[in-house]
Amino acid sequence: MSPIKTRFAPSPTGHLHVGGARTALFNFLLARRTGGKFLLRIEDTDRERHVEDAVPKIIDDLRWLGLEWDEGIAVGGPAGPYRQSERLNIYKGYVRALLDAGKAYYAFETSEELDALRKQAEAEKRSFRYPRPERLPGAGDAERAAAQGRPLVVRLLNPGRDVTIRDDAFGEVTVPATEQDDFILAKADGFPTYHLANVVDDALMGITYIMRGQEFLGQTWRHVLIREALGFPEPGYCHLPLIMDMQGRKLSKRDGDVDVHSFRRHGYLPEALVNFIALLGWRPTGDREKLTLDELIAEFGVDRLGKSNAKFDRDKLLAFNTDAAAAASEDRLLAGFRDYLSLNDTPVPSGDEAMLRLLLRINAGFRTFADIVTKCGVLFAADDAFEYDAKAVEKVLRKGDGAGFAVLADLRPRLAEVDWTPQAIQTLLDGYCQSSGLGMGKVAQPIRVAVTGSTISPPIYDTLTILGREKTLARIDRCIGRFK
RNA sequence: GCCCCCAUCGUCUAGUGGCCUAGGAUAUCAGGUUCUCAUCCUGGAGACAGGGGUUCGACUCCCCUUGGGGGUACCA
Repeated sequence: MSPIKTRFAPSPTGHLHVGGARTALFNFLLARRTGGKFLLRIEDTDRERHVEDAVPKIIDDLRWLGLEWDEGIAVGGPAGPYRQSERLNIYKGYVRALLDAGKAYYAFETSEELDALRKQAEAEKRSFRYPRPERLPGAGDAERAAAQGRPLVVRLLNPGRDVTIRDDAFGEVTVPATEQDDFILAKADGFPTYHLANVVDDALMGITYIMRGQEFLGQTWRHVLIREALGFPEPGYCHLPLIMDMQGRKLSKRDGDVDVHSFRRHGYLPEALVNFIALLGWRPTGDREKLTLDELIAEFGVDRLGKSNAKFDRDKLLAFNTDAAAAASEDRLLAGFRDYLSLNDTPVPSGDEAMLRLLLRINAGFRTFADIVTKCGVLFAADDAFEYDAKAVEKVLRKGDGAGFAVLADLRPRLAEVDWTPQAIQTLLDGYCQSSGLGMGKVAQPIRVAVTGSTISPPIYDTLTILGREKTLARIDRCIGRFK
C-alpha cells in the first residue's frame, strides 16, 4: 500500500462536531494505515460565518480525540500557511492565470439580480444555470463595471462536457454537462470560493486522497473542472455517508450537543467516542466492534465503507463509554476524571488524587464521569446543603412505624465508637444484621438516606468512610431531628 | 421543480446466488446476582420497504414504485 496523504479541512464555525470528527478520524486512519501524512488546514474563506475562537477549539477537540496531524495549522510544514485567509495572494495568482488563459471570465451581476433570475427559472419550472453572456466581458469591461460600483466576480468558463467522478465509496458518478454552469471562483470581496481555494490547496499541499462528507459529492464536478483547468494531478476521491440525528435530519453544527467538546464536558472518554463514530458508515471485519485507535489504524480501509446514512444513537455511545471506562486503567481514568472536573464546577475535591482514585474504584461500573459526581457530590457538600428526597424518607425511614429511624437510633452510638475504616464499619453493620435479624437492605438504606438524602450512593461502607465520622453522625442527628 | 445518491431488527451493522430456520452490538422485555443506583449474568421478542423480472435457486443481480437523504449560494 503506497503512502497516502490526506487532510481534514474544517471551516472555523465553532467546536468540532461528531460529523467532522468522523471525517477527521477516517482521514487520519487512512494516512496512518498507509504510512502517509495527515494534514490539517483551516478553510476560512467565508468572512461572514467566521467565528473568532473556533480554530483553537477545533485544534483542542482533535487533540483530545488523539488525532494528531503531521502538517498544518499549529504544527507547521513546507506548504504553509495553512489558513486560507492567509493565502489570498496564492489564489489570486491562479485566478489571474485562468483569466489569462481564457478559462475564466468576469461577471458583474448583483446577488439580487441573480436571485431574480433564479426565481424566474423556478417559476418557469426550469433549473437555474448561470446564463453565459454572448460576448465574454474583458478587463476593460471589468474596470467599467467596478467604476459603476458593481460587484466583480470571476467565473469559470465551463468546457461543457460530462464529468465522471470515480469515488471509492459510491463508484462512478457522472454529472452531465447540462447540469453544470459557469460557477464562481473569486468572490466580490476578493476571497476565493471554497471550490477554488480547496482545489488549489489540495494540489499545493500534495494531498493525494480526498475523503469528505457526501454533501460534497454533487459538487465534485466543480473541483474536477478547476483541477483540470489548472493542470493539477488527480487525487483519489471517497465520499462518506452522512451522520443524521435520531429524527433522520442532517446533524447540524447548530446542534451544540453533538460537539465533541460537549461529550468531553459531559464526562465521556475520547476512546469511546472515537470507537463509536468509527462504526458510523464503516465496519471492521468480523463481529468485533470494540477497537482501540491502533486497532482502527490496522483495520481501516475504504473498502469497508457503507453508502447509507447513519443515525447517531446516543444510547449506544453511552454503552460504549461504559465499556471503555471499565476497560481503562486507573491512571487513564484518573486523567480523564481530572479533565472532566477541570471543565465542570463540582463539589468534588479535584486536587486530592487519593480521593479521586477512591471515587473511581468504588464507582466501578459508572457510565460517565458525570455519574460519579451526581452520585458522590453530596458527600462533599456541607451538611445542610443538600435536600432530602421526600419519597425516600417516607419509604425507607417512616414506613413500618419508623423502622428506619429505629435502626438509626440503634446504630448511632455504635458508629460513634467504631474504627472508621470500611472493614470495621462493615463488621459493625454485619454484626447488627445478625443480632437484629434484619437484612442488609433494611440497615444500609436508612443510613444512606440519612447521610445523603437519597437512596442512591456508593456502597454504604465507602460512603461513610468518605464522609467521615463527624459528618455521618451530624447528618444522622439532623435527619432524625428533622423528620422523626 | 431538476440532478445525484441510498434502502437488512427502533438504532449501528454482518451478509458479494445456495452456508440464512438472516448473525452481532445497542436499545427494549422477562428473570437472576447485589445494601441502593450503576455494573454484571441468563433468556425472549424484534428486520431483508413493495411489485415485477433473471435464475434450478434470491437479502444478495436488473427494472419500476415507494420511502429517505444530499445538491441545486459571491456557505463550506
